Amino acid sequence: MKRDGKLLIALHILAHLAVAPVRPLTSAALAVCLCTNPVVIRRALAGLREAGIVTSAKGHGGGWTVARPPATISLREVYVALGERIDLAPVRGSAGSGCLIEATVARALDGFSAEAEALLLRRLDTISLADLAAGFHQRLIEQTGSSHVMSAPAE
Amino acid sequence: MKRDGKLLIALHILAHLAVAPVRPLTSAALAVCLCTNPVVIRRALAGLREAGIVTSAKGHGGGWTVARPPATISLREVYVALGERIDLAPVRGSAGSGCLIEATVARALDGFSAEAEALLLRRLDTISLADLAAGFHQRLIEQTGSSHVMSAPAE
DNA sequence: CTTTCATGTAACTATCATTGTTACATGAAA
DNA sequence: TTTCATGTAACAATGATAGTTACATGAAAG
Repeated sequence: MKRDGKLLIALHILAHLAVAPVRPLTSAALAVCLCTNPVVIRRALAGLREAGIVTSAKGHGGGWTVARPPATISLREVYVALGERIDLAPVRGSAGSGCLIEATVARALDGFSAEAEALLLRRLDTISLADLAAGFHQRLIEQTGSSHVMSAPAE
Repeated sequence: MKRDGKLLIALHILAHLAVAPVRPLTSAALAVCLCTNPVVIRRALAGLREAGIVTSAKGHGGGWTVARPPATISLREVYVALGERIDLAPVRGSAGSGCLIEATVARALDGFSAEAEALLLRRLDTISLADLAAGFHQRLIEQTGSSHVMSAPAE
């Protein structure tokens, strides 16, 4: 089961950086880990660098490092930095159909999307990059009282 | 702002069907409403027909009708019938990278996705097609105590 | 029974986003 | 000065979705 998604890729890289030795990891080395291309790594990390989550250095001994202690970086921060969204009714063009029914449905779906995303953000906020690198099961059990994240929370 | 998404399209169609007169609506007529093609309409409704949400009839006077009273059809049912998913770490191939870190991250993201989707399903369950067709603001106010669905719920 | 209407479906094209690749410029350390 | 590694642009490859055309199927109207 090969997997995808910007967030998965970014967190995968960050987890490698978090457990890495002092030396920075190069895009080429990370590309091997992720079975992909160095340019893909750089593209994935560009936004995270602007957000102050990772730093990069050129030349000999250069590469990528986490900009702060992994315990101070939440998954929420990464999610936001990537610009990910839950959106059940995404905007597609600037045309505007003008249909009132469509607008009504879209507004409702936007609301539900926002609610679902708010919950997601709260969950992501409880997990740090350090938790992720450590396996983070303890943290999950603390938070939800269950090792199964699948269980629906009491809202 | 032209909008997209299977769920939006399906609900838009269903709302038109819910407010339609007794006569079935043809794919061609619906295509005009949605600024699209009759075949797109048929494709969008095929899954809903199998799920028993709409029925179709051929020939003269044929077209699409809701299979049950709109008040008995929840948005959740539509969402499920369409096979929509919130998935932060979708499966892409059968290769399997074998990286333990990736698997750990993916499992966590799956859990969060499932939680967010569970919340979404609970919300969709409270809205019926009839609510949608009527404007459904009253129903929303009843449920959440606010006319702004954007507000984060007390979990 | 033939015509007309409308769905059902396959096949193909177009469009768009993502990914992979190549190439080259920039900057830092050896 | 050479080598390493990022930064970025440009382009091809891939995959998903949407749009289109064409034709078969079935039902009602005449």
